[in-house]
Amino acid sequence: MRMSDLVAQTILDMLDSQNGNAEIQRNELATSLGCVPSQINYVITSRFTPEQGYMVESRRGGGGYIRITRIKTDGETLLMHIVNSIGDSLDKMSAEVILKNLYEQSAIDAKVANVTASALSDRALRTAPQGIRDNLRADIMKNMLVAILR
Amino acid sequence: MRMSDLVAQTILDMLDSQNGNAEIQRNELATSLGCVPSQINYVITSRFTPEQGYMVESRRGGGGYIRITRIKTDGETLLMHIVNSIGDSLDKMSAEVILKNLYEQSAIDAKVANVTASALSDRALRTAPQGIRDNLRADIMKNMLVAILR
DNA sequence: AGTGAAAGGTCAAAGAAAGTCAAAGTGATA
DNA sequence: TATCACTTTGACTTTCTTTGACCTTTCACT
Repeated sequence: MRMSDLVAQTILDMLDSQNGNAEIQRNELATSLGCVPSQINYVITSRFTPEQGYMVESRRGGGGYIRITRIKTDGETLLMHIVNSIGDSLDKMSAEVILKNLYEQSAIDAKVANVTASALSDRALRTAPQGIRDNLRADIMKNMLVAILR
Repeated sequence: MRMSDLVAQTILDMLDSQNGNAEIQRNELATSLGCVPSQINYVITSRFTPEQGYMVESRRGGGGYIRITRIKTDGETLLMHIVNSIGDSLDKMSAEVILKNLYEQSAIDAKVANVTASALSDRALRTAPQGIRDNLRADIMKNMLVAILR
């Protein structure tokens, strides 16, 4: 078994036994599994993405941690479906259409729709170079949608 | 639990039970929690700043004290105040502290707090060059908070 | 006023995590 | 067998916390 699979499996086991919530210490886990710490990051970024229904939060420094949360998705949620359809770039118009749709289908309420839209506006992203704005929008949108589901 | 979180929680509990007003003795609190006195200062300067809606007064010498007061205003005023206090850069921790605060003071609900936090996470902003992330965070945060107000 | 004890304040160094990135390795497959 | 995607590794960076030595202010008492 590949090391990356072992790491992923370990995290999945934790998620299963802890109701979809796993909090790990990077160095400790790496040591206990016998890999380098950055391997953990690799596994997380490649296998615990929003597309796959996970939220990841972390903190550095003393008492730091990495927390992975599995989004409760009862089968094929509309929201997850959308997260998966986004890809790595999302222009403003499409973002707005998606939000409007979600709102019309009562998947999100007006306030959340508004707040989300404002995070994706050009004004909010004005410091980002033009070239990456749509990529940013895609990432932000995916992360927010997953957080809404949580 | 981190010592700094324990200190912060202790102060928050006092604030809650004493109508937004906590008066502590630095050495006594440090001793009772088992930390060094300057830890108290660290916690106060990192989590109970004016931007976050707290006033801190203190006095040295015999009978000295540190008094922390939660500035009470209605949600709108608080929000506007915070929007205005955010400059053109905002690090992740400050963003989180601000959101936690707004939530604790019922200016925003849990879902909005979560969604906003996820829009400001490093993962959501990973495509942005390091150098501008905090600027982006400031812009996004301001736009979202204003949208909440609307 | 002068003095010493009793607070609290400051700051920088050390410690404790996690994050990044690019180079090197592996393996399936065209 | 050349290539391409996925993995592994480790040196270096960034962020947050803890600690302690030293500083300043205030008070009570001569």
